[in-house]
Amino acid sequence: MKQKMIDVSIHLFDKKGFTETSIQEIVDELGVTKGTFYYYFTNKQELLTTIHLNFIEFLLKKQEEILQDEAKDSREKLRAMIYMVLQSINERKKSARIFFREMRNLGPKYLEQNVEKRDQFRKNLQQLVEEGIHKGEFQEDLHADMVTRGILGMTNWSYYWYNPEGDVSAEELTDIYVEILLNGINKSD
Amino acid sequence: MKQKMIDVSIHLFDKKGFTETSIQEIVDELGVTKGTFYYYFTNKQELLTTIHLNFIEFLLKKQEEILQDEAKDSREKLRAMIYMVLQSINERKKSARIFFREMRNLGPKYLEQNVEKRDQFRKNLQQLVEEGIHKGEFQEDLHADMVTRGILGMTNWSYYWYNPEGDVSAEELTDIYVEILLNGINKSD
Amino acid sequence: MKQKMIDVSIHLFDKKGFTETSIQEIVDELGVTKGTFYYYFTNKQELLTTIHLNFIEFLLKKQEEILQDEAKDSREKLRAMIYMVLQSINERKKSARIFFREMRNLGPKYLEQNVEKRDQFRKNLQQLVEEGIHKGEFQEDLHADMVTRGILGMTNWSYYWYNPEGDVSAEELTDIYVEILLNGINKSD
Amino acid sequence: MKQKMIDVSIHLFDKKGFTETSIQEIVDELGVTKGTFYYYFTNKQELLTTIHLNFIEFLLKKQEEILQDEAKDSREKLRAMIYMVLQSINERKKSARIFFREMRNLGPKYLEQNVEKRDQFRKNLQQLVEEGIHKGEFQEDLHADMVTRGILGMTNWSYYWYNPEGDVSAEELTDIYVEILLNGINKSD
DNA sequence: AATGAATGAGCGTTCATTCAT
DNA sequence: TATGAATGAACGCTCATTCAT
Repeated sequence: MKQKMIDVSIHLFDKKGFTETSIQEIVDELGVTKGTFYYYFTNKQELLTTIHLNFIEFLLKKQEEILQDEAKDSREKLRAMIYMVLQSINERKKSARIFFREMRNLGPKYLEQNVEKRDQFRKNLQQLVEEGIHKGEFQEDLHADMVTRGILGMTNWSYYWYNPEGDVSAEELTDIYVEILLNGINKSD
Repeated sequence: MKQKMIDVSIHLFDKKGFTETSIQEIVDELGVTKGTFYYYFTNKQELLTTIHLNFIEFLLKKQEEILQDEAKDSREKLRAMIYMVLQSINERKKSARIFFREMRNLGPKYLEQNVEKRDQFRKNLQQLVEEGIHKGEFQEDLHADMVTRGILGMTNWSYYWYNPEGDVSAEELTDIYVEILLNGINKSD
Repeated sequence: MKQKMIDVSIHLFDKKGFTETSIQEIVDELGVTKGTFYYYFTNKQELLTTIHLNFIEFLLKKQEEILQDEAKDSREKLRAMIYMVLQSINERKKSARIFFREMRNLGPKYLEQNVEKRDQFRKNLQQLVEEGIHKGEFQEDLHADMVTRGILGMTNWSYYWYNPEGDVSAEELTDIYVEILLNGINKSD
Repeated sequence: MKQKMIDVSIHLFDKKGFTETSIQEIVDELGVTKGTFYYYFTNKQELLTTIHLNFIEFLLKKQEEILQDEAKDSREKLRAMIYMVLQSINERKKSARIFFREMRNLGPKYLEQNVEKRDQFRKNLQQLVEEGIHKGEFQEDLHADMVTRGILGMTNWSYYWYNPEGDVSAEELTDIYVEILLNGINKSD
């Protein structure tokens, strides 16, 4: 029942927003009463926190796997990571949208925990960029921090518009983004 | 008074969120009563819509100016546009954040109007990319739509994190992003 | 409307208890809605506080009048004060009962304010007892503090049981209590 | 387990009030679940009733012992009774406070039973007063009912303020109250 | 141009109680 | 003996909105 509640909440929070979704609506969807909700969660924020943590921890785990793959060089790791983010945002689209939109409603205590993990994710990517620079795979004079922000902007923003049922698959989008990031769009003269 | 109301609303909607800000709080800030609010706006959504339209129309106007500058080639126009977006998001940070976050609360009628202008903005950028391709400034085989999405992701995402008081100025960030977009981060062999 | 709300609340809080009385019940009695209640009071506790302060301030004012009456000696002042308390508890029986019973529900901030005034009332009485001792009207070796507590116990307790429609009027009860306090019930040998 | 429940309830009802204490809090304190509570009590009111009856029956038993002590005259019995009440209120302070404060929440059925015993206690004291009058120990013209009320006010009120850790022991307070009641505070001329 | 009083619907939350196991 | 899941009714409170003045 707890998992069911999480599932329908993800659906509703995505569709209507956290504040705009009432607990009544959540329990109605499951044919139970509000009391039942409070048997499983201490309050509405705890539910949101659960959704947030599930998502960021999933991302961090996937990221870890890529970083520890010794068979890949930095470029391949970057590609893998971009693909992973696009893929994850897409597979768990609703969670992703909640993750990016509903941070304010977490409440100070949970927020801190959450921000820490977000930062961890970004810093892991940044470290990969720096590694690539050191190893001579990427240009030397890059501003690793800003490059990382740029990459994350590109990929994260996909939560806003990307529809994998459209013309472009996640793989193709990965190719396009990786190509831009590595080689740019300039016509070399 | 109407403008004052818009101004404090921008401040509050940014700080607390649209739904989380009550009309009481808005009018308290101005030392008037709720009735006064309803003298100037038919409802809360109309106020939000006003804020949204102000922002997107400002962006569209700026964009227009760049597009019509015949002295610039496509690369220069792209640079100008990236700079303009970063700059605008930064100068009107609060409006920008409301613009990106509080779309859901516009209500179907206003939403449509708004989406149209957003799309217009994106399509204008896409047209610029396509122009660059045709003119041989950008590579031929680019997926203009996805490239545009990538550029917007990079730039728009800055509303999420960018702090111009930090190490990197808007000009520098523009340089970094333009460099990535045009030439990539790859170390050319 | 605010005064009306206070009035029916006094009635209901006395009859059912503070916690046991809902705001719905209060407003139903007046044919208005809950919103109206919150137009006049910031919360339920504020209403209770108002009732408490009204009562204790009324008592303090009456007490002051007696203390400043220079025509009376200590015995007469004591009699006057006992009569005043019995009279007040009786006239404002409902407020009195709320005052004695519903202290716990005041909330820390309001409680402090309230306790201060209660203490003031008691200390004023104690001072009268001490004065009587100094002036040779009361016995020398009295424990003024405990005597004061005893007097207040006698009189305040009347909120618990006294019914002026019964055999004994407030004046008669005053006589009885004063007689006990001054001369005791002992049969002098 | 049942007795444990009564004990923690006395503690909590005293600290927070009957209505303000939830059954959840009671069972949490014991590490059991709410179901367990309902195995031992049919409802919350029954628990309160148990506490009330325990206390008043304890008082009645003590009172009985005093009344049947043929070695004491009326004055001595009165002293013994005052001491017993002060002592009992003090030793069982929490129960006493619940007893005096939480009568309203007993529910009509239990209330009646309770009031009967309270009345019995008062009438027993009144009878003692009357006896003292008949035997010539107390003055003839006393209003026995009101005198009894006064005595009970003095002693019962101690639940409200008396702290035996302070300057005055229960024995001393008894002496003070008995002295007032028997001989008054007047300076005999 | 602005106020002040009031509404009405809804919300998050609490809690005594039930009952199958 | 005790648990764990669930109910259902109520509660304090908020808030966008209305409207006579």
